[in-house]
Amino acid sequence: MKSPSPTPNFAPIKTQRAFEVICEQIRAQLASGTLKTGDKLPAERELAAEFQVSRSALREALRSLEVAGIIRNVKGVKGGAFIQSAEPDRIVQAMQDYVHLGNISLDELTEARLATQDIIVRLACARASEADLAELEAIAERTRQETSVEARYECAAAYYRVLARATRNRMFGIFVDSLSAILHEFVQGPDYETLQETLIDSRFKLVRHLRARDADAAAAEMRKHLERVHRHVRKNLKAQGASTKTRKIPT
Amino acid sequence: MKSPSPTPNFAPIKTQRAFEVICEQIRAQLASGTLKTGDKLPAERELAAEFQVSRSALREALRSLEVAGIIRNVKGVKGGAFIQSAEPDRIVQAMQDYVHLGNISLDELTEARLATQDIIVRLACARASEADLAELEAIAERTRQETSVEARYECAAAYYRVLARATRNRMFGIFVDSLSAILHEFVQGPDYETLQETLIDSRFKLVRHLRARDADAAAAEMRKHLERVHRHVRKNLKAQGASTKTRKIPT
DNA sequence: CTCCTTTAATGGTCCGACCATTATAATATT
DNA sequence: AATATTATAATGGTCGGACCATTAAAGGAG
Repeated sequence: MKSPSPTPNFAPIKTQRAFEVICEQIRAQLASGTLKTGDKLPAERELAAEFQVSRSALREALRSLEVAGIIRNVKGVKGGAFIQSAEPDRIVQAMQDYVHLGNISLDELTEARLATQDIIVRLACARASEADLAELEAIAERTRQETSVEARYECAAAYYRVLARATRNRMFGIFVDSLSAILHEFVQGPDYETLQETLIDSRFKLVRHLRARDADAAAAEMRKHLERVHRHVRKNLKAQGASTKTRKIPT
Repeated sequence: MKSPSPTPNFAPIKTQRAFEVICEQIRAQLASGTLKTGDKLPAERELAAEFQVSRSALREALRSLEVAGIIRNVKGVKGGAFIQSAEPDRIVQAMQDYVHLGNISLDELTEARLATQDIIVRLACARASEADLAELEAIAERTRQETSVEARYECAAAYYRVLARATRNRMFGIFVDSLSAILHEFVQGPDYETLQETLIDSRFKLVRHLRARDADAAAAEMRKHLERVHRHVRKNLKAQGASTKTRKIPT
């Protein structure tokens, strides 16, 4: 055995690649406020010269920033890379990737959803405006008229997004979007049609509780709803067994 | 005025770029289970030939997947693109970017943190093993011995990560990591040293409540802690005023 | 003045080359 | 024979130049 290294606490040598350095510099300018939403970066060929790297390396950096949702690339003259305004889509995507790669179980998802929705309902109960409530009702009404499963899902997503917005806290919107996007891949199944009617009823009930500012009743209604969905998904997962689509989330 | 378009519900024309198509195909194979953690993609030159695109386009796709945390690129012979195991880092990064770009206020952050930590404490109170509690104590103890601000922050992050892990729900770990990473940029300030002692005491108290399985007391202790930090950050933000660093988060 | 054409800037893609790193095979050394 | 050294080849990282598609603005025709 060799002698152990005397001081094992060296700084980790990290071969920084060109695109990483570029990304860091741009991110730093973003965090410091030098760059802000709406700003336009120089053209690729120009930026490459400025950073003294090839256009390929610069493009990989820009591509990274784009998929991170930080910039938006637009073609044509007067095109270029524009600093994006904040969109939570990337967070949702990242969470979806994490679940696809990882080991989050359906039970964990549901528990997290129960917890966050409980908070959301209670906050919304305290803060929702009459306009919010009316919008919720309108969406629930529209859900009844939609026929396709996909359209109904869109309505459901809109409903919960408005509900989250009523908390006046954008963080909850992100949580909700992430969790429901992940669960969306699993809500289809044989009895989904019949379940839908129950779900829509539940949404009307929830609005009534919110309007009465009865937080406990609203939270209870939400809880019943989520547990219904959970049972539905769980049943379908068991029924379909080893389908490639469902194996991804262990129950 | 021209006649309005008769059917405004056309499908949005979206010029799909090569790298996007590649990303989608690989993500699809991931979701369907064809690709899974540890798998190795063919070499770049080979993959490019298979997709019938240039190496540059393929590399932009791989770069996107890498920054999304889906693959890891390793150099040298026997190198290549390996499907990564799930790491929540990317979600944290995405949330950080969102805050930097966006309009999340400190109050919103704190509220979300209060809500999630309340859940976490209560779940941990019910589920934490003696090993978890001992680890929490050990970390709190170690924090006292550390001197640098950065090392103490690392301890604090470790403490809350272990606490989240004690819920046996990985989702909460993600939430906590994201929120605390964002807040970390703002915890420095003149009185941080003196505050630290109080914070460490609070962590010991919290463990005692958890060991006694007193969820309400534990949640209350956590709440006091978070409010302390919130007041501290808020005060420093006001004191420093229009610093470029602090202007990013409206209070 | 309006409409059409041309033009130039810009991102998207492709190609071919070379460099740096790395695991393996071949060779030299003891 | 065992070990250390060196050569080799595969692979990702970078480079530079070229061409295409798109787009806004300038220029020209009526």
